This record gives sequence, structure tokens and C-alpha cells, in this order.
Amino acid sequence: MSSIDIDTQIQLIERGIVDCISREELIKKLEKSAATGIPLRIKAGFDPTAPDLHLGHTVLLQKLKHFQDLGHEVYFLIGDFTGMIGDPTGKSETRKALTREDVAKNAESYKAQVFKILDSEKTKVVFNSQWLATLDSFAMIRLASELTVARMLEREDFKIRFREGSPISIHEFLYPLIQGYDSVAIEADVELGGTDQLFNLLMGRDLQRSRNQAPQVVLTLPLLEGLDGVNKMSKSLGNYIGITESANNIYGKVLSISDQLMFRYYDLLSDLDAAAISMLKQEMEAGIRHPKEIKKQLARELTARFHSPEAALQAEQNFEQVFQNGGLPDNMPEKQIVATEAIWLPQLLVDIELVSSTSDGRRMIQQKAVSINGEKITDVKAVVQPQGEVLMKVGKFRYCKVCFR
RNA sequence: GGAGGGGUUCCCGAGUGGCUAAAGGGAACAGACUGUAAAUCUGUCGGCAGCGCCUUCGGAGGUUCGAAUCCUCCCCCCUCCA
Repeated sequence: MSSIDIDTQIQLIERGIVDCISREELIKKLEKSAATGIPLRIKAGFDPTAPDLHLGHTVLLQKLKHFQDLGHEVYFLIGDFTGMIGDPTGKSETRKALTREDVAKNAESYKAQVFKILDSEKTKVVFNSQWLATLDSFAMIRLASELTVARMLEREDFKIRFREGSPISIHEFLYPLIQGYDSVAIEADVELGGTDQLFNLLMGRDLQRSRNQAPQVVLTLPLLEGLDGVNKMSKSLGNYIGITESANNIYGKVLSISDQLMFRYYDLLSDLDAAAISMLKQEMEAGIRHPKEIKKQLARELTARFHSPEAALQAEQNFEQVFQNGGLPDNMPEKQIVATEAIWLPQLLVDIELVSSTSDGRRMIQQKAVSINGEKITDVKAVVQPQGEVLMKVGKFRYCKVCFR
């Protein structure tokens, strides 16, 4: 398919991946594709409930893009059917069933975000309800007969929960089964997923084999740690950088990560090659470059990726102005407040959503975190006269311009 | 079906009649120090115009001057036996 030689292709594909099962099969598939001109089918599944993509997702999306750059075809699978079962990996919350409208809406939202990275020409968006909704119970039981409980318990997550006596619902066993069946349905050549998906991905191979298909090659990618540097990046933990966030947010959040985490982000997210990254590391360790400068470079790169180089520079200027020089942002949230009488400060803070309750506001004032027009307020009984515009600030990050009317 | 253990504030987890808005840890937030990094130190961490009042310990009732703690019924989870 691609005119690039196989070695170069493999090199690109293998960059940053954790598992490749198996390399030989991958090479064979690439060779065959090159010979026949038929692109490989690259599968990756996504949960239909969370259409807010963050940097963690982009690790996988970038890899899909690599395949597209090599001429292959991406099957972007939205698990609208499996979403109703709930992936047992990690959180065990039962998910509520989504309506058809929800799914359609989420899919649109996905597309808008995903094509910031993927090439829409080489992407097929598919829904697994297409083939799963018509799978009757007879077929389902037949599918279940292809696996054993012992095989299921090989999976780390199940093994641990079984050993500890935590509940495992029967339907959770169905999830890997169905995900594997998806691979059969679209005759995937390669499936990508996070390292936590390894078991599910391998299940696809098993089922494809038992149905006389060539087993898919499984590639796993590392899970990106969130801003806390400990847990994996996820929306529910609030430790994420969303790809649709403002340039200022992306830039600022990247700069707030720890130095240690910074190189992890370089490794997993940057377009710089390994040599360039280790050079940066050396420069930092030798004291030639300040870690903050290196972090700024990363922040610029990532901000530019989801916005533009110009926007990234602007975000940097904004950052320097606001946080390094203690200035004010160019555009901050504004709130209109209608009032005729003086407002008790904690109440005002609640009204403009800078704090969650007046008790909280009172605490912030006691902790010297509140300022009005740059002036620290320490009296919890303070009131604000409703005139003109005032700049309210709580802590380092919470700003609001209040316009009284 | 039988026997036993358990559900506490964002999370983990103490608490078995008043001194308990509830120990301790984590997370989070604020302040100091800084590079909006890490580490560290200090403080806060249910609500309320606040030294007092109100709402919280799976749910609903009850006993008591007083209940997270005792009783009754219900819901949910776990373990062992079948």
C-alpha cells in the first residue's frame, strides 16, 4: 500500500507502543498490503458515553494517524452496544443505557474532535450495535461457549477481584467476548488499545481464529498519567487536559505538571523524536536549560496542535503576563450582577460562582485568598458597593470581572 | 434455602448512648516558599449574615431528657455451607 519500505513503517508503528503481538504477523500483513494494494483495517474502540476527548486519548489517536499516514484504513468503532454492558476495566459503575439520539449526538461530537487528529478520508466510523443488536441469544450463548471461566480469570482485573471476594457480574464476562466479536465482524487486521485493554484485544484474536479469520495484530499503548502524575488521565478524576479546551487552558495546565511528569508527556505526546527528547533531558540535568523553559516548549507544541502556533504564542504571553508578572488576563469571565444595595462579600462570591457556599467564601477570606481590584480583603463582614466594575479574585486561578447594574 | 460479617462525611477508615459536625490517613482548597514544578511548613475542609442554630452516619419507624451508637421492619453488599 505504502511506498515506504517495511522497516521504516515498522519503526513508525513501534514508536511508543508497549506490546506488539506479534511483530512477525504485523510484518506479514504490511507486506501483503504492500503487494496487493489493499489497506489494512485498523480497529480501535471508543466508549459512547464520554465524547470529551483528552490528551490521554490522543496517544492512541496519534498512533492511528500513523497508520493512516502509511495508507491504511481506520475503523473508529463506537461501542454503543457494549456501552450498555459497561467495561469492567477500572470503575465498576453501571452505566445507564443511552438512547439512540444520545448516541447519534455523541458520535457527531466525537467526529468533530477526532478529526482534529485523524484523516476523515481514511476513517470509517462504525457502531457495534450494527451487528450486535441482531445477535440473538442463541448466537450469544454459542459465543459464550467458546470461552472458559478459567480463561476469563486469567485477566488480572478479574483474578484480583475474584481473589479478594469483590463482586464480578456475569455480564462483565460478556464484555471482552463482545469486544472480540467486534473484531470478527469488521475483520480487523490490527487493533489498538491501552495497556489495560490487552486481555480484551487478545480475545479478538481467539475469536477470529476460532472463526477461521487471520488473527488481528494487537498493539497496546501506554496509559497517560493525568495532571496529578499518579492516576491515568480521565475526565471523572478531573485530572485531564481536554483537546477542545482553550489555548490558555491547555498551555496553563501543561505548565502546571511536575518536572518528572513533563518527560513522560514528551515521550507520549510530543512529535519530537527520542534523540531530541533525551537531548532536552541532558540539557536540563546539566543546567544548560531551565526545566520551566523545557516545559514551556512542550506547552507550546501541544497548544499549537489543537489550536495554532499563533494561539500558542498568545497563550504563552498571556501566561507570562498573568502568572509570572502578576498581571491580569486579557479576557476573563464576566458576570452581570443586578443589585441596588451593598452585597455581603461571601454572598457575592457565591453569586459569581467563585466559591461554592458562603461558608466557603468566608473561609477564603480568612485565609487571605480574596482580593477586590487587587486589594486583599480580610474582613469576613466586608460588603461590596454595587457600582461600576470590580475585579474579584479568589486564590491564584479564580478570577471574575463583575459588572453591576 | 441455612449461618455469619458489613453499609459512616469526596475516598479509605475509627467510632457501639451524651465530651461527636463525627479520630486518623488520602485527595482537594488557601497561605508561605517557588518556576502556577517537586518537596516542605501552616491553615481549611456540611450549611447558615457564625462563638449560636440547622441538616448529615443505607432507608423508614420506635425507645430515650439525649441515638452514628439500642429496638423493629425494609433495601443493598460480602463470606462460608447447600
